Amino acid sequence: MVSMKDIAAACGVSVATVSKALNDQSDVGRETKQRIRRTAEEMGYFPNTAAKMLKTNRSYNIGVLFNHEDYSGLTHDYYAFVLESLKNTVEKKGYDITFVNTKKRLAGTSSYLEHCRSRGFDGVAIVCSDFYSPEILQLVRGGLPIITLDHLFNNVSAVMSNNVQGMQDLLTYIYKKGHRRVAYIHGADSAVTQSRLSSFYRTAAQLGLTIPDEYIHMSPYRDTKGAYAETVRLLNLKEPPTCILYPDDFSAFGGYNAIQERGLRVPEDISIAGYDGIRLARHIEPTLTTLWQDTEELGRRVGEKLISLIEHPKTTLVETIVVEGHVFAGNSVLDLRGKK
Amino acid sequence: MVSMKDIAAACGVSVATVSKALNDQSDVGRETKQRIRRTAEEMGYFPNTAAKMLKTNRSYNIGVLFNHEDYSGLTHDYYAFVLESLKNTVEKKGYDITFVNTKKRLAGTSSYLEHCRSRGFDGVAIVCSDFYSPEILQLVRGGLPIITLDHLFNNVSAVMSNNVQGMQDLLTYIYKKGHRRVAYIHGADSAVTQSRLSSFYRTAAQLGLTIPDEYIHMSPYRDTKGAYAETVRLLNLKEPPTCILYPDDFSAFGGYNAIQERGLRVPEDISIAGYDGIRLARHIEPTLTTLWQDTEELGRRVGEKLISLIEHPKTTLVETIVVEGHVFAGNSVLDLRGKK
DNA sequence: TGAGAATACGAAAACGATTAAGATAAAATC
DNA sequence: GATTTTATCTTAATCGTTTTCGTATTCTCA
Repeated sequence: MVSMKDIAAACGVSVATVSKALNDQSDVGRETKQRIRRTAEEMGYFPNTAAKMLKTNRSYNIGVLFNHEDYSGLTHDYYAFVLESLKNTVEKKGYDITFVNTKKRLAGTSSYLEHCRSRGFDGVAIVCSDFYSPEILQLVRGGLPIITLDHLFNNVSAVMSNNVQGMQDLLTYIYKKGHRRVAYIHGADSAVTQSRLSSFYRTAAQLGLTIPDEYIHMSPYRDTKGAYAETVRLLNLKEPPTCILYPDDFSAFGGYNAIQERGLRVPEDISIAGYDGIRLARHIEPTLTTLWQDTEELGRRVGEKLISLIEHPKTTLVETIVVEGHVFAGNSVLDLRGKK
Repeated sequence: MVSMKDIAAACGVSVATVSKALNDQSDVGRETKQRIRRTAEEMGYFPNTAAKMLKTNRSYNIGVLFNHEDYSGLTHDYYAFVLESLKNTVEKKGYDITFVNTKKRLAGTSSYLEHCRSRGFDGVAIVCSDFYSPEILQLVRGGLPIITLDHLFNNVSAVMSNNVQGMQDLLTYIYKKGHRRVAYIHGADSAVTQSRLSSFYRTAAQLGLTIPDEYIHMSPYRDTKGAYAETVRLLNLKEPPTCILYPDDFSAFGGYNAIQERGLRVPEDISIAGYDGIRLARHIEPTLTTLWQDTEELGRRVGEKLISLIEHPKTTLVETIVVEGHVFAGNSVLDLRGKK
């Protein structure tokens, strides 16, 4: 590997001058600078990032925590799209992305925080993980520029999909279509679930809907079997709902199957709605009514904010960025108005 | 940041001894070693990866080339699942994964190869990219441990999904169900497409099927609109096929919509089949008959082989690893036998 | 007991860059 | 013409490790 030393020798100057020339510093002669740069080019020089990091404490590398033990990680449409957008955003600004290894500790380290500091990440995005683990808390408090997605820590910047508004919009949309008996199969407990669920209840109250307890049950995210079972249960009620909300689009398909197997049709006999807005939901008939989340903006804002925290730590304020989604009106929710 | 120097001072030994103690070398006394390690622990020491890299030329970091300009990258089920499996595999062995930035050059570098060498990646997996670009070729020839997915370079290890066998199995399965007029809407040109297409033709010939030219058309991968249009075209033929193969599962749903809008049913009126085996395809009725690709094994083999190339360069031979998929028999292909 | 081996540790160079401070010569100032 | 400025380049320290080689001490065994 050709180093600055080699270029210095070839050009008959010192290493310092080479460094300055390549970094376009002012105290190098115009002609010398050109000669050095040409030589560097000819000799196929490229910088040793490790050496540069060692001196400058900058890596232009961003750590991404993406723990998919419990969550589905990359194979989850929502997270994959957010990550894709995040990746594009930071790459355009000259940063690389490295996943924080969650399986095996980096030699000599004993936590995510140490891993990140050891690798010299300029900042860390916590995109998908168990936010309640003490190790994450330690990372968040570790002093590195940090940003989280869909979870709020005290004094840490976060990007949040507006689940409160989202659920409100979705339920209101369904209400306006004339539905009065709405069931909600919600996902497993998490900050996101809590937002949606409380928003569901609050919106229902505001709309004057009474939601019997048996209309609210839990089924894990993206679990078609669970959604299937819960749907069967709902259909067997004395007074079944006219519309069922699912934890996510994926689950909605599980419910859809249960409905079809009963010989019922969506939306003529019963309406359904998902959450997320995965691509396929728009491409399958009946297209699924769902709350589409703006994954492009979510990822972009995560990246932009994190880089801002890195590059302007003094002037960038800690804040929570809220990203709005919107109702995608498919044809899985029947318009009951005027049919009364 | 506490360094070895600090520990050395605290323990009254030299930096060299600290390094040896922490790396569990033999020429350090048992008691000294323990003392040093305890102190390191207490002081919250963790190694500086950059410094270590600089000395050892090892990063325990793997570059992944994932170019999604033209391809869909992370949002593509196939690649996302492969990457997820690759990530799990290498992480278990103590490696981190870094994406090779394809948007903006790392400072001072002028190609993927230079980027990878500058970052000190121990090896690079080319998972999703334009294999025909000269820059990729340069990377592949650059001397780093390299592995490719679904593309073959001379003298470079590769992991390939067996598209030839896959297409043969799929078509044979359909043939055995009694279908004799089979259309194939294939994806845009690539090594993968070529394998599948030639296998389709060869298998058809072996089975004695005659495939009229109008049964073979191109529609880009994962393009539901294109698949829709091609399906309409096929349905309008004087002699339409009894079964249509699509470039992938996603496209198949586009075709499905075209069929439904015509008032036809799948599979009663026309059969369809996809390729890939994405999750959702099993969860939507009619479940899609498709060739399921073993993304878990594909990713795992990519990771294992690359690490083997890194850790045992002398004894690891360059080879092409072929991973088999299998037909997932959904109910989108009608059994025509006995109906003649 | 004494020579050679084994054990435990240290000094110092090296990896490839950055950067503050100093040196030198040419140009500018009065 | 002496002095200050400016432009250009060098010296040398430093980042945090690893690793080679040297040395002093202890051990082993004839």
